[in-house]
Amino acid sequence: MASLDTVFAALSDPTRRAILQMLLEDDMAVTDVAEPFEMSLAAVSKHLTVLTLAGLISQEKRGRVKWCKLEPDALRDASIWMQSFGQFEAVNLDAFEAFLAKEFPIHSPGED
Amino acid sequence: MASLDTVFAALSDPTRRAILQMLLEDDMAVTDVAEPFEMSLAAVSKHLTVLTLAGLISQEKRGRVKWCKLEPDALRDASIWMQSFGQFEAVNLDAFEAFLAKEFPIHSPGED
DNA sequence: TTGAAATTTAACCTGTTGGTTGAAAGTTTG
DNA sequence: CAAACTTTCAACCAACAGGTTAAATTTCAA
Repeated sequence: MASLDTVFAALSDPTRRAILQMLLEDDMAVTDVAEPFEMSLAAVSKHLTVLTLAGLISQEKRGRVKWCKLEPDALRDASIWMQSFGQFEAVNLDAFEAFLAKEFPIHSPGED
Repeated sequence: MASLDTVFAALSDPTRRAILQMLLEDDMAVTDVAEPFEMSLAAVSKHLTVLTLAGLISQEKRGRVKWCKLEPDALRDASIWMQSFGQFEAVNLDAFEAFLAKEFPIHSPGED
């Protein structure tokens, strides 16, 4: 499983995000992925490697063509990490306060 | 407004993600942010600059102490971008802000 | 079989990142 | 004032990122 490090790093480049958007529509060959970009095929090939290592796409070679396919599951970890900012801590702190209130009623938060 | 590039790049480093997690609990001075990390204060200071440029935190100097504060709004664009892939929910910022207001009412940094 | 197509590899260049150390700057405190 | 504290700045370094071009590899097609 790719790390959060590699997923976020892969997402930090605009070319790679554009590639992911393109792959939302359909699987594509490397040459077709590269077509709209003003950079060499080799550069796009490198971007595709980065996306693959991050688990955001997969590549399957059929004949001389390598098909690129979106793997949106890899976004889940990153998304969950962001979600945890809003919700995980709230749950934990609420549970902790409830625990304190139950175990130490006199010193429970909000009573002093 | 910080770009998606800078937000994702800022999130791609584990030290910086850990710092954001720490700031969930409370605003902190630079020295205190640096304390758990096995690197120089200058290195942590640089990480805080990266987070600030990404808009993920803000820094306010009071006296000789610079207080670091989480700015979760910056996650919104990144979250929306991910949401465009259709399968993930955006961070619930309203819930997050309500949580912060409840957990840290009119909190003055450095009071403890 | 010859050649063209699809893609990667290799070598290279330049700019950035993440770390270091030591000095500097601004702020409090004795 | 002088010393201590908090933070950044400056210079430096190794490693990496993102791009290039040219050559190599594999596969298809005439």
